[in-house]
Amino acid sequence: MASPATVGRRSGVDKFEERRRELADAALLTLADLGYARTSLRTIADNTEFSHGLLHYYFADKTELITYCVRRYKDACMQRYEGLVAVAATPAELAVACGEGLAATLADAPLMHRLWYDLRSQSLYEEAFRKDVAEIDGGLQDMIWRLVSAYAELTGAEPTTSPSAAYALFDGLFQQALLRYIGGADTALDELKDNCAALLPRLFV
Amino acid sequence: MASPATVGRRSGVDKFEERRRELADAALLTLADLGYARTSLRTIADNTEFSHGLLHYYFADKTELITYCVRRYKDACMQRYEGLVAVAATPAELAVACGEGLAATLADAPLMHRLWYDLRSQSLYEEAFRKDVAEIDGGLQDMIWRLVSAYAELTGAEPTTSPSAAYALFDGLFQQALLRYIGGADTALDELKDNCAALLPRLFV
DNA sequence: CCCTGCCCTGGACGGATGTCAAGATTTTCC
DNA sequence: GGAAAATCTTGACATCCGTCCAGGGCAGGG
Repeated sequence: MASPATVGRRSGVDKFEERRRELADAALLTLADLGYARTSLRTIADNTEFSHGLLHYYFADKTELITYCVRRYKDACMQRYEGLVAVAATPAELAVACGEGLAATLADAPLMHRLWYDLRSQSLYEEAFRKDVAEIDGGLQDMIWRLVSAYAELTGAEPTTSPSAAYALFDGLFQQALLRYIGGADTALDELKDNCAALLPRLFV
Repeated sequence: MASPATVGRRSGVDKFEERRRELADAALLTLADLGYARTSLRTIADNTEFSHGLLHYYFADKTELITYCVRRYKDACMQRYEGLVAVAATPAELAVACGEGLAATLADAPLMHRLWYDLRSQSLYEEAFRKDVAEIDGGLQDMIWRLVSAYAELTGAEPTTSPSAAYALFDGLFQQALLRYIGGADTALDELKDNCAALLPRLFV
């Protein structure tokens, strides 16, 4: 008999998927708290009202659970960033709004971003994560590129950078800010704002 | 009786330290192979000619071993980067040399750099690692800033970026290149070269 | 009413892990 | 050469891990 987690559901697919999401959300909270290396299935279950055995009813193994979590994180991530490019009248306004948006994103959920960088590192060791991580990275790159494109439209100039390079630069700033923010440096957010606002025009020289 | 690993050695301090370094180097190889989350003390010992018990003779616990490894990694790291700013006659030459230097560093030991980003992520969860990681980060920042300063000297212009922001930008490029390089993208190195060469002048506008 | 799926619990398993201690082996020193 | 100290091995410990499984409620339909 195949495990229920591996076979397609005949009926009540929605209920099944719903509980998977519920469990994955709890898993994400635990992961964000402890990090990938310190999170066990039992600890995850302790953060729910269910027992640890249930996790194997909804997920074939630990890898499938984590992978599902990563995908779920991605959905939430993309949704949040969708409205990041606020309406801005001038290039300078957009540059400031960009820095403030990223800083707000960081301050809003630093532990989730910490988890993201953890999982992205893990994907370099665990091949199973690589595909989903690459997808998220691609989505973030698109998000940044929409920002750059909006800036280009306001200035009338063409960006002199590839989308991937632009993303890498912003990501570098963001990750450093996260490192300092979690380390307790209270100037991290302001520095991130300034650095982002300063970076945007540089992509056009 | 206190554990030998916790008390100062009366004699043969050099021998003691020498073996610590030897064990730490073996541990670094294992860590680079498997990543922090999958590396156990027994696995480390298996990569040496010694038994697993010996690790607790030279290190109080796992955290002290990893911390020592991080410090040791730092030393090797700094030493390698010392000569990165090669002699260059023109700004353009330096920009190209910068990209080639970083690309060569990546290609030379990709697994070590993967480990670095893994450990830096872990430091966000394990407070014990934070100090050493911050020190390494500072050293890398200095290395990048020496590069920027050399470029400034050649052009006669003043950089318009803080040292930390410059480091964050280069680090973003480097990390993305590593991600792609390990993912199997054979264009990663060339893109890194180009992106670095393009970034350097941008720090002066 | 019982029967058949579905949902969930709780315990058990084999194995791995960090840590420790007791003893064997080697080195050092008088 | 022999005592003492340093070094190293071996085995054990408690604990935790992922996984699996036997079974208990609990629904709905015959």
